[in-house]
Amino acid sequence: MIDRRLIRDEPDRVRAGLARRHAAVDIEGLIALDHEHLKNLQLSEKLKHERNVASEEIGKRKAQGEDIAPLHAAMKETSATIKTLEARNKEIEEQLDALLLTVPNLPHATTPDGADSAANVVVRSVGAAKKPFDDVLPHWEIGEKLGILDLEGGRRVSGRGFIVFRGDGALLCRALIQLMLDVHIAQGYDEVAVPFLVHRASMTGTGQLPKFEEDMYQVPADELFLIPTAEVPITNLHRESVLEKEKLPIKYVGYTPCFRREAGSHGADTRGLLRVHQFDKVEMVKFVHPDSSYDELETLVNDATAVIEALELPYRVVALSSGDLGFAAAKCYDLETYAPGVDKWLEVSSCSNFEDFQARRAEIRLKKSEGEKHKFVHTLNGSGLALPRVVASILEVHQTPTGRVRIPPGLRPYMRGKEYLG
RNA sequence: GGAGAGAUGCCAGAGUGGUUGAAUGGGGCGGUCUCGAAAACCGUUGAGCGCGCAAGCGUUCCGAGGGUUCGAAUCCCUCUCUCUCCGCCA
Repeated sequence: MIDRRLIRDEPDRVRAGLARRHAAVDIEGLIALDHEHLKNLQLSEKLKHERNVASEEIGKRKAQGEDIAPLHAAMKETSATIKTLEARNKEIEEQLDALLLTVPNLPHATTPDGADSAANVVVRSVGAAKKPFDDVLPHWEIGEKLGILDLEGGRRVSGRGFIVFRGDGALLCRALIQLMLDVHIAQGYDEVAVPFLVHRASMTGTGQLPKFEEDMYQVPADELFLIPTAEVPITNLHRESVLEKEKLPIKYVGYTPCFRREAGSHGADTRGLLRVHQFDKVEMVKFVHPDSSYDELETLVNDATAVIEALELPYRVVALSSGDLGFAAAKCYDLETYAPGVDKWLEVSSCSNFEDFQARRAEIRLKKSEGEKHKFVHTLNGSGLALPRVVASILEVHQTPTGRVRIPPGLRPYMRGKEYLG
């Protein structure tokens, strides 16, 4: 949520930021509502003051046995006026909140300008996007050939977009999770194991709701949502609380499955592992002081790429343009690994600085000392990493002409020392 | 699913219509004492919003939302959450 004060005090900045995002938001309506609300508030506070003074007077006179009827009558009227004003302001607040929750974050100054992903900027590339040999099979073919990937099984059990790993494939997933957790724990993150179902307040806190309800799997009987990312439960760990700045940065890493309906993306990447409804992911979440959040974003990216490097995959770091930015992010880097079988860069991680956007929604405050103006911590998160696309990259990058897949040495300790899959 | 209890400041815990933003204790912070520390003693210590350059002033907040009243932490209604016991269950 962006700051209501910012809309009031610097409307031009808000307009410019939203324009950069190409977001259609009724900012003028917001300003008008805020204005009316403020006017009513000031009037009702003035009346309340009168009432408080009179009430105290009534108390005193009553104690002395004086006649208080005239004052009673006057105050009755005042109270009625206050009630009317407050009722109207409550209406306004509801509208204001509903509107405000649908306003995306403003892009940071360093976020490149652009309407969509075409304007994204590759800031760093490591390793070459080339085929290890001619006729590299796409991951689904080599995976099924090796008996480690069972797409038909996933369809039979749950339908399109669900996958089954077998044997070394299942082991590979487990190994990747372990490797990622170990790497990030060594980088100073505290491991957490969190719920996979969360309530509406948590979903609203991180920004998935109210705008993206149709993207979520729901459990209506209990009003719970399956998490689309561990970002939701981990960030909400500190919902409605005050963090002391001496304790920052707080760094968490956690493994969870992620559930996404992918409504609206039917037809895209339908084959193999590139877009599925349920996948495993290791996620890093940081709560940091506002002064250092952009430095923390850079180290977050490095923490994530350390895993890619351990897996010996070519990758690039892409700064998302203002139009491609996620709803809650002010700045975001995508990490993409190359997959020669499908000849694509696969988004395996998204590292974002949300500044105080999530913290304001989730009320994750910063305990401030005298004279400090920051009220909220900054939150960041980054995948480290999302599994299926990493598996796809591994199956294609480390494929050999003889139809085998080499296990990168960094992963072997987690796979009983094996050198090849299958 | 059934029965009961509870929700007050950083924590514990008083408070049942009129200077109660809230007793008391603990904790934190500052000080006295001390070579230093502990103990003891003294002082201090919530947040949101509005107005203001500031000092400050006003207003709201005792789980949430409504109601009664000139006036509510205190009375009434609804909801949520937590805990305990029983049942069921991995």
